[in-house]
Amino acid sequence: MNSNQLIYNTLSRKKEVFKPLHIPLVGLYVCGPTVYSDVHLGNCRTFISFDIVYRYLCYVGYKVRYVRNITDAGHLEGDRDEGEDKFAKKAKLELVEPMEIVQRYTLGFHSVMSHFNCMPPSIEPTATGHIVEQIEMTKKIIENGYAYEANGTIYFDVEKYAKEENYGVLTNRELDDLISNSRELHGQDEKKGRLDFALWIKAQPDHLMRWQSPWGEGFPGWHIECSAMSRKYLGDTFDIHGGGMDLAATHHTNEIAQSQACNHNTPANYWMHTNMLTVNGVRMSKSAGNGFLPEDLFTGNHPLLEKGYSPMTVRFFMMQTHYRSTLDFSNEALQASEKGFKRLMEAMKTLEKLNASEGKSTSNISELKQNCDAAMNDDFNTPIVIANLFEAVRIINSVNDGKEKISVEDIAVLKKLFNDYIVEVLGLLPEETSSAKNDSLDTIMKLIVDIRNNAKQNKDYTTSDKIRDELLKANIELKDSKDGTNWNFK
RNA sequence: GGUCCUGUGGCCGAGCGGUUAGGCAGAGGUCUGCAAAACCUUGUACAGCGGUUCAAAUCCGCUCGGGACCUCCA
Repeated sequence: MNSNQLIYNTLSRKKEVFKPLHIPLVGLYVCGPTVYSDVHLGNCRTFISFDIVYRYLCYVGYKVRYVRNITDAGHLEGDRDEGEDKFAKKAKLELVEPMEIVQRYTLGFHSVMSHFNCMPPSIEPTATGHIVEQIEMTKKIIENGYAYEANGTIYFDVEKYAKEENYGVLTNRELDDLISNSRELHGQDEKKGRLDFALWIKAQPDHLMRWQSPWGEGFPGWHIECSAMSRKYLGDTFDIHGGGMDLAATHHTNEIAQSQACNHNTPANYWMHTNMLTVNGVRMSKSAGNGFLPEDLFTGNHPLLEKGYSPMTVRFFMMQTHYRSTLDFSNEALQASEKGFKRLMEAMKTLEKLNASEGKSTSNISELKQNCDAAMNDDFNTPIVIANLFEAVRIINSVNDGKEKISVEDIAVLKKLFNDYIVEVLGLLPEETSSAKNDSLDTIMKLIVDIRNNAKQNKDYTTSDKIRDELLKANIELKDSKDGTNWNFK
């Protein structure tokens, strides 16, 4: 375990030394998806980013409890209290039960996460499974005087709270600015203040998802679930709370207010926010409609995509950018990553059969591992890690070409480096495009390669080239080397 | 309008006071029957204008671009 981990904290807007509350335990909460439609890539980027955080903290020896919720209740469609519940709306549209929608998209979400090789969180609580906790928290906030009831709906009193605490801590905003920038209250509005938000919402007669509460039948408000669930599983104050940047201004700001109002302490010490994903410079979002689905990306079945890219290529692509920078999707960039990733994985295979030489290595191998550690300690700088891995690739290939030397010990160091960083920390797996590669196919290919090599020896290049060209049409690539001919799927 | 982020070579993308980022593409070379792959060499980039400093892509100011949040979204 190291004590020089730096994490950029949105609260202070700078990198801070990470000091967990209860070493070696670490509590990590990440806002999960709302499961009323397919996850899109932006969501994936956030979850992949935190997958790295989780993996790395585990790698250095912390015992991490990673909680990521599933939002399957609440969330009004519009900003008006009489808006429809997202699940109910979609359900009516498709004539199915709300929980059927929830189930379908939860399964889809899990499937995508596993394609991207994201580790499942330690706990994945659902909002509907924690109605009691949300009601309890709401009650406590009312008791403490920071919320009021209006016609069966409970509102959080932001202006009262702001007199005692800094409501805009996360995004560094003044209350007056926030107020003047918010919408004016409508005449019939029940809210006292413009910034007040609902903790509990009274269900209209036709509302499908509803629960009994001290204030009548209703459903939880927009932000309370994360406060209630993080508190339940990680405690009143825990280490890291993460999510997409778009959540900071509203969702996380309100979470902090709720927790303060309930427990009188800040919920999390470190707030981490991942940046947005853009397509041709524009933010990919559900409402903008410019988001292709992970599935589209894998198949290439989308007007914006020239071809499909494998999940691991996409994961690698995302890691070449720091999580706090925006990441722009383009075919060019994706194709560059595809080639780079392939080269990295080829080197990993080469490493397995690399021959050690007498004496010392010609390159400094142990330095690479130190560089990778330092990069990850510096706010999870995966691009730097990858740059160092490519230095290792260069060395491996040079040794393989007989242009550099490597000791037995250093081969072991490199193998460990690759396993630790590529597989464990970055979560990159060799893609078995060659999963189709099986024994009988291997035998067939060996035969074909033998025939071609015979032809080559007889200088019958017409035949040998024909074999190579035709195989290439079938996406099988032959490469001649000193040690014989290798083949792989393109 | 308010709060904040950002502008790096053909493209993507690190760095954020002095030292080679890296990937992809390009050029030259080695290898090869030819390819492919691999390796070696190579490009002398930091929006513009000022300022601070022995030293600035990196700090400060201004100008001009981009973007996010302030409304559901990761």
